[in-house]
Amino acid sequence: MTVADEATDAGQPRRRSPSMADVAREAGVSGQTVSRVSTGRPNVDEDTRNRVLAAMRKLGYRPNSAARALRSGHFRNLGVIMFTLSSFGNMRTLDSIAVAAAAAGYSITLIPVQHPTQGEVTVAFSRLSEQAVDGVMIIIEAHALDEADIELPPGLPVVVVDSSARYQYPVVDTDQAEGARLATEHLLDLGHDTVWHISGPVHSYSAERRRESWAETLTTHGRPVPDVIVGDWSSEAGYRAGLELAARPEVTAIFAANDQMALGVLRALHERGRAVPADVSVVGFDDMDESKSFWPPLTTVHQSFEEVGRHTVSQLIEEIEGAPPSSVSVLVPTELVVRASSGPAPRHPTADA
Amino acid sequence: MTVADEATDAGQPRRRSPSMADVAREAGVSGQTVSRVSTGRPNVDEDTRNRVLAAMRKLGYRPNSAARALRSGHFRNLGVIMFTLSSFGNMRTLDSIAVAAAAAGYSITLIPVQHPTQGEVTVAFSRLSEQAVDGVMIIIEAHALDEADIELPPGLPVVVVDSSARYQYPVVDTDQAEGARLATEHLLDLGHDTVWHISGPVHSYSAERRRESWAETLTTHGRPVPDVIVGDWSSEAGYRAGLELAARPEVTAIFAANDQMALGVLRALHERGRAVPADVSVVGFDDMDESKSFWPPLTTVHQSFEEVGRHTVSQLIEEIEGAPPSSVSVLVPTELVVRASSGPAPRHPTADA
DNA sequence: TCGGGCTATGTTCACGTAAACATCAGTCTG
DNA sequence: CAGACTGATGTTTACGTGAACATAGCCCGA
Repeated sequence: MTVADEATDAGQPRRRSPSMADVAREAGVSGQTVSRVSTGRPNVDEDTRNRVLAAMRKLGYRPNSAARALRSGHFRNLGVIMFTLSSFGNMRTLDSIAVAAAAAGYSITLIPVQHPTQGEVTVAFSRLSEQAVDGVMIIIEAHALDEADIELPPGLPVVVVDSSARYQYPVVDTDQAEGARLATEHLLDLGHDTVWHISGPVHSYSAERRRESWAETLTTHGRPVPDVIVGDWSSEAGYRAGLELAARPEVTAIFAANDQMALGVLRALHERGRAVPADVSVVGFDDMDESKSFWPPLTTVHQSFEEVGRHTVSQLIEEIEGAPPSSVSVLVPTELVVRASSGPAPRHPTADA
Repeated sequence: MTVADEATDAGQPRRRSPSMADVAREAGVSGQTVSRVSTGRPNVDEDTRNRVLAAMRKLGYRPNSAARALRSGHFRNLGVIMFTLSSFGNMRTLDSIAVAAAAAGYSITLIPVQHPTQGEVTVAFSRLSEQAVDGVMIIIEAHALDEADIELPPGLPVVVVDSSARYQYPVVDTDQAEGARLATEHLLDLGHDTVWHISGPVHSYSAERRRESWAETLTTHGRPVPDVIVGDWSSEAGYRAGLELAARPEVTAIFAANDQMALGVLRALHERGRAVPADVSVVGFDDMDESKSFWPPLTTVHQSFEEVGRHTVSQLIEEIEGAPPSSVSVLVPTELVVRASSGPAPRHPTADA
């Protein structure tokens, strides 16, 4: 009844999927003409093209991508090496990468690395060697890998996302420093004497840059730089840090290096009965969807993962399709989103009245 | 200085990456022997194997996956068609799929579909046709697609995740009904007269099953079934629903269909001054990492995305590697995680004293 | 009217791999 | 000690495609 049935009524059950030759026979043309139609090349008569298309539909022809790749030397496929897919930012970035790649006619192959140890990374890269990719994006935050000899197959275009600029490859990243400065200055503008910081893990380059920029901003404004509390991006770590800070009455402003830790801080402050923002102001970083529904809604630094993904893909494809390997790095701007978790500094701590 | 340099000192700059033939020449064996070493086949002398391996290293040989796929007919690559990558559950599932696939020696190709409209889906599937995949996983929640003629290339193994069982393919899913029952009964056990429900969007099959199971549980226990408030999984929707419910004093127990909506509910209850859990108990679904840091920490239904991903991959690979296409569906159990957002029903609403 | 150039189409071939088959030297068994 | 078997290796070939080249019909201007 279906078209497929008609195709198989020839007798012998055809197991293999139809090839160009089958279509050519069906349409009464040469294989080359089928190829031309299939790849959308010009110089094919309108009639012939239609006849070929009809034959393709009838036989259910679909081009064999392996043969095509073997012949043409490229796969229209991009690899993504990523650590901890389960992080909010990485996922959003991956999403926009996938969409941008699809729009450009490329597909995405995921190469997960569970632990950013040298061994695992090497394995991932060697697996990559057998992968059918035209280029690779590396989403990596551990700068422990800087010193490691990340040895990618020579000639394979690479773009690094959100990481150290110390690589030999082009880098696309959010402007971490700007974001941290915006957050810190926002709190200073509200009259707080200084700002406490809960940072991401030590091995994270993003965390490092947010921390440095926070400290620098305080120094620029002539404020004391409190000791950093080091977290690991998780809300649990934020909670622990929050408990610590809640116990100290001089703390009136906290800048958490991401929203999840900010969430933990909020919980700790609630538990200890310190009002937000009346007693303590909290600012996060990321602007994840949920932040606006935190209690109270979180003031945070919005970063556009979409734009990072878009830039990454376009940069990579540009390089793949012949542009000279530009070492230009893209820095995506951030934006402060003020909500209810930050407010004027309380009167008392100034304590000079 | 490096090995690569030695390989190119022959004179002519070799642009193409080395093939089996190059390795064979270097090692003084036939191409077939190189192939045997490369694919780990037996019947190769230890000496010969080492010689070939050395030649491979020296030349920097890496097998051409396109040629390999063309010859062998399979790609060791699985496609994942997914809608809204940006959803918490989908991402976690994808993560575990990627890890499980990597462990089995398969890679993952992402085929994103931005909007689950028929048109977009058709496009995704036709793009898939040109994709080099041995099988496909579909992570889909819109059962609007049930009626649509999802026409996948015939003979391509498929496993559907987290969706309607009305498909002709094997399905792996969380036991949504059990989870909703656990949540509802937990609240009833705490003495609440009934449980209000904020569901996911109407087109979502998961949402539908949670809603049905919630209603059924209430009925089984002889409780009235309140009107459902329909959300869209977002914390914003939860907030709006929460405002609505906070205004009604008879509401003492709320079961939100996911944690994000539960977060919005908590915010609304805080804003309206209804204490959690003293006045109102809230239970979510998903057990995302942040739930434990909500204020108060959220009682929720834990679902194991990891296990869903693992089962999906193993089921698919089984089918690819020759097992008869089993229509067996896997149902992954859930678990109630009791935290601080649920507690005994307040005295007054019983109002019969 | 003729040839140059253009368009539509066909023919040949190579891409790199692995399956199928062929060969050859040992090794074991009766 | 012959014949059968085993293990190591080589030879041939086809997988499906698209580039390069070849051919043939046609239009146009001199």
